[in-house]
Amino acid sequence: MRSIEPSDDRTTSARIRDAAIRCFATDGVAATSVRAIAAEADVSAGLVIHHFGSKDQLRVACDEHVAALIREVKGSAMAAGAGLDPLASMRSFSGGPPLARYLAKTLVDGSPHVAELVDEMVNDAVGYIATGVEAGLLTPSDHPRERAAILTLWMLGPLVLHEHLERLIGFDITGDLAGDPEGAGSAYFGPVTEILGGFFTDTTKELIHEAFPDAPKQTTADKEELA
Amino acid sequence: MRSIEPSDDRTTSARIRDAAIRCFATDGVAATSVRAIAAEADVSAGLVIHHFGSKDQLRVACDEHVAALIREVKGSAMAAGAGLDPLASMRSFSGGPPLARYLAKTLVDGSPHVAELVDEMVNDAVGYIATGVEAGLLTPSDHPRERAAILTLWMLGPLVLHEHLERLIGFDITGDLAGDPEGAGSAYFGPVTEILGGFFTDTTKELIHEAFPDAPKQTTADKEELA
DNA sequence: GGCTCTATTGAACGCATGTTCAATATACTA
DNA sequence: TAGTATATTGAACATGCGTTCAATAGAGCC
Repeated sequence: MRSIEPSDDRTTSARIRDAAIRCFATDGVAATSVRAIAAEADVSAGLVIHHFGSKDQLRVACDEHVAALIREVKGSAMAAGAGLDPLASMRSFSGGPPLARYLAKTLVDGSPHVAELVDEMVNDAVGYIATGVEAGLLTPSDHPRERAAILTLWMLGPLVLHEHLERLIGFDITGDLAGDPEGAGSAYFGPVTEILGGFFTDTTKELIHEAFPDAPKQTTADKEELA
Repeated sequence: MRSIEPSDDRTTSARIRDAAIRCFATDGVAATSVRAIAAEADVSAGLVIHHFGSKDQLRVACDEHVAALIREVKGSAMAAGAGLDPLASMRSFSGGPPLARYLAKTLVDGSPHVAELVDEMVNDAVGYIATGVEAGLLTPSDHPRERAAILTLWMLGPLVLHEHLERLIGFDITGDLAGDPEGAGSAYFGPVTEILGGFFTDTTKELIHEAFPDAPKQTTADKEELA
């Protein structure tokens, strides 16, 4: 069950934890048995419990480890100016743990560690977007936090729904971008960029403004004085 | 376990199916036991199997019923011109089955019926958006199908991640909009509208166009001649 | 009333699960 | 080298699961 491992210098509990992360990322937490994790790590089921106490505690350890890894890659990605795609840095790179797939499976079953991670992503997005607005690259908003939250969920949603995304436009958002067939990635990022450039026309925005006069008007004509 | 039911004229298998839909919508399919469904329907576990053969077949029956209901409400919503928010018509209305929550739980576990439903939503979106583009309300696109797919997933993503959405901006996207506390709904729909109005400024779009010269330019200045 | 078919129950079965535990091997310590 | 602590195993346990099945109740038909 294990992949080839020439001179694995990880400690046994680290190997078990990594095996669990792989299993959870593939099948989900609930559908993964302790015995399956044990088999993936080439140990007995009892040893898994011996090291982590229970499946629940092992899951917590996995959550924390994945969160730590993501914070790590996020740090270097921010330094490199990755910015608006929080997934960019955590896509499966060969050899490393499948961070994106793990997130895809665990975003929906209410782990507090994952929730914390999402909150951090939103905070990061708020900062990034504020910078972009000041630089005149992004439109300003009256509800920056809410807008950042929605944009973050719009990046995470297709990750959770990656099966549908792949069926619909043939792009595997969880995978390595290097191994991406020609054009599949741009079939996703292209339209995303297009939509973020503007989906409603000014006509529509005028109509919306008339329908909801309390909301501040924001057509392209107003952008400069608003910014 | 059952809610009050003055003169329930549904057939027994319909009651079981509705109970199952409620359980699946609340706890997810895997975490719901046949015995729990039986208790919710006030029957024995054996009877559930007697009527549906197996839990799997019951799940299929639920998928099909929910899909049929959604197609039904979608039809009337389209007549009323609901348009771009495919969730609008399927939010929990008091008494009816929790369609939105059911979808939220089942969108992630690969049911072919749900996949079919998503495909239909994308098709509907393609049509709607094309109409909007012709009317000058929406910007044109070189990849209308992909754009429609992404927009659909952007509407469904927050549904699947409704727990995070609620924690982040205090809006329950699965619930009845009538019972919505003041402003929570607009904390979601407001920024969504804002983003769809345009997140990148023209400066950014110019920069993107310079970076990817093969992609057609599309700033506000070009909209009219493009349309 | 008797007959037949369906509806319904509750107990039982087999199985997979998470966990426990005694037994054994291994590694460190003095 | 003896002793202790840790690592590891495999069998066992209790529980909950989906499902089966014989038994009973009830409804419709002749």
